[in-house]
Amino acid sequence: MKPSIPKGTRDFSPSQVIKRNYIFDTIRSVFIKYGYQPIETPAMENLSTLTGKYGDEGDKLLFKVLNNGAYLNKSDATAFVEKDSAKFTQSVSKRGMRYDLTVPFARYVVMNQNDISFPFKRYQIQPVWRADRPQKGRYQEFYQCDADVVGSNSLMLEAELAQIYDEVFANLGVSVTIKINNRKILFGMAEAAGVADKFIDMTTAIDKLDKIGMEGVANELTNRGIATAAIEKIQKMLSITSLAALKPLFENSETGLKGIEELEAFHQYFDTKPAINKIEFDSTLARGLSYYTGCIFEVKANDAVMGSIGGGGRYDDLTGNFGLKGVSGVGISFGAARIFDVMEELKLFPENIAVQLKCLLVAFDKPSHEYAFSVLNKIRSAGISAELYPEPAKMGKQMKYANARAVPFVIIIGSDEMNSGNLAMKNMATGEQEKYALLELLEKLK
RNA sequence: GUGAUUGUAGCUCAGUUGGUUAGAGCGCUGGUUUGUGGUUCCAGAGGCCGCGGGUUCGAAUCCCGUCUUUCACCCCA
Repeated sequence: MKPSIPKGTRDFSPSQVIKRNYIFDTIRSVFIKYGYQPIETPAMENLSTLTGKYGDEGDKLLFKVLNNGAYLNKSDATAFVEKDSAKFTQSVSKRGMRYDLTVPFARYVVMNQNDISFPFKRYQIQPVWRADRPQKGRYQEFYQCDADVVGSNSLMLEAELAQIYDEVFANLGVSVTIKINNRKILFGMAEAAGVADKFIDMTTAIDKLDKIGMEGVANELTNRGIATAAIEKIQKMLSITSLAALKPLFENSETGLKGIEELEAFHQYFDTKPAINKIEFDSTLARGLSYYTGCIFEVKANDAVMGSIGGGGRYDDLTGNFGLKGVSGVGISFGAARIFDVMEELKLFPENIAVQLKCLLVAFDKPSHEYAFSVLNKIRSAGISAELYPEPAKMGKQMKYANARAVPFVIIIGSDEMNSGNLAMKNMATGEQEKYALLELLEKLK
């Protein structure tokens, strides 16, 4: 049998895991600095928790887990005969793989509401699964890094989360544009154009603007049954890039004005500290996930062709689904796999993160190999990462191994070194080799 | 879910109109070298040509199916 892994999944080699951890560590340290606390939730959730939260398209992309035991005894025979997959699946699967981290978080908050003091700020770095067709930057298994706050309406939190985006990408060296909009502004546009009833159709159409252009959006809107006059109004509003210019158009839309107010409040907080990356208002930013209600964010890399590498926003009533009303939340997410791909493409990973092993010991024969092991223990006791080639093999072979491991120093031990106590240390980058007593050698390695 | 695309050695890829024993580079193993790698030279191992079926005297090559890869759409990180 030829080994293989499921489509859309990947193995990670040591160097890849090291790079990925570098991304995680950078994100995590910023999360912690801003006061967010870690939680973890199971890979599987009950399907009742997941279904209906991501729209019809999202439900199709949920991985379902087959029930255990004699699950066919309780299966829906009628649905099977009628080839009604959705209904039949319900009768043989109660659990599904987590699709994102936000819905499990909402579930967690509701289940633990008595133990949580609000506002509750949490971060979570775990894999999620989607039964999507893989393509560029799209996998069936990938990590998300989320930070969310529940239990406060303050726009300060939106500003803080935008600062987190700015700081993380600055630390990673990725130049990005943080786009911000507000769902209420989009609704205001729909109202101003007189198509409030087609709000969802309108947003999904204009979300594609940068892909299909203004004309494409117009076509899309026509296809979705929006009148030409309304389309012209929408187009006009989409070309506006400043909040002040948008305001007069929202005279008759209370919601639209509220959206502008919120973004103004956001800026009052955010503008107190100069941002490293560009942050811009983008009235065409819509975002798919249906639960967003207020500010929405999206992050795009400036120097690479890639979908969004982060997104988030305010959701007023996510926990309402689970019976806890009136708790507002806001959160952001980093797409670690895509950030990885962008950083790889732009060669932004620091050179030295891969070097973890400081020195390799090599020995010539059995006595010196045994002696070398005692030296190894002393080096490790000094807190230095070290390794001894497991047998006294030929020099060339051991040196080749040292090369493959990209180890900076090799310590060579034979009968001379054993008798004199002076150990030969070779700098693999320069090729220089000198002899040191053990204590001296430890100093050199620190 | 729709439409394309890909699969040959561990890796990157050649392989002509269907023709007898399927190749290269890199890597790997051994030697050149009984105490020195990243640059020599020599030798060797390693392939159900993704899988299943069909056409044919004969299939890596043509046809069908299936899985997989990559890409676009839908949707999204």
